[in-house]
Amino acid sequence: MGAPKQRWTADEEAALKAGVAKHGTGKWRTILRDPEFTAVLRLRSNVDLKDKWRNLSVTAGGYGSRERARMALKGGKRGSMVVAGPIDVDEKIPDNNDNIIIDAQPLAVVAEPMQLESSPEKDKSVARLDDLILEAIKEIKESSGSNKAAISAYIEEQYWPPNGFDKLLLAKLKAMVATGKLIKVNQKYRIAPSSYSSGGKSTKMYSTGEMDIGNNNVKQLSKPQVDAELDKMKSMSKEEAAAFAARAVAEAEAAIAEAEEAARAAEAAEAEADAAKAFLDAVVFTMRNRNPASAVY
DNA sequence: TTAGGGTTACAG
DNA sequence: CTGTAACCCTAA
Repeated sequence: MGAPKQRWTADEEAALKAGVAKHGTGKWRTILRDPEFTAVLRLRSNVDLKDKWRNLSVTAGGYGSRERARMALKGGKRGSMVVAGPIDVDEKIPDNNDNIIIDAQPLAVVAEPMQLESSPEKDKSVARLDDLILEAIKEIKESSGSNKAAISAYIEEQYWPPNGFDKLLLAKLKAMVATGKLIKVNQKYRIAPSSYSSGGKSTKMYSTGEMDIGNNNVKQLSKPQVDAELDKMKSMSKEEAAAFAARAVAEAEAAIAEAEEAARAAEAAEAEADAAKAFLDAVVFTMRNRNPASAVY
């Protein structure tokens, strides 16, 4: 691989990527000015950020304009050079048990359907987190419903609970009650009659080896910010994915809480919440079974 | 200030 | 020598 002049540290890369995720591609001056990243990137210029991002994009398989130029220059012709691999990033680790390492691939998979502009589908069954809650309630099998603590405990058993998951869960529960997916009786939540056939097909969300979230289409997004985030995910490696995911959890949590607070009166904020929620779902699934302690960076 | 072409430094 | 990553230059 490459040769170092003033090689970028992992911190710098992470900061750059987080910055791009935050402010969008380009906006390097903004990223550099961000008090969150200016500490790490203090020694880098906006041009450095741009160049680094270009290099990352090229190596990540996402064809930058750079590689095209280079290929054209060389007249690149090789028997089995680069196949048009959509995303590569990482390859699966054949660990049969759950690996500690974050796999960026599923996130990228989720990203694909999102970027399709021409997708008039109004997939209303958006959140897998919703399904998670429904599943929890179903599994607990309390006749009168389950309270938040029980639901939370169930989920925490099998999934990695992000920071402030309680707050998120509470917001989610409230939203589901508001939308009629759940019925709240006193302190307990019950599945609404029209929601799920409480017994039918099992929601097979947690497969141990390979995640099959690929066939779960997530709602399409429109915000360029999210677009940038997803774009960034493609060129992310494990450690960076972990760092970004931890950050994303906090962001998504805030966005969801805020949006759903407003959703009680207005429905306009729902789209905003869906974007963050879908993204968070991917993160949660990816970081499932991860130790909370080591998850925060 | 940014995007892109071009150049230099280094690893294999 | 070739490929790659950091660095440099310039147009828009």
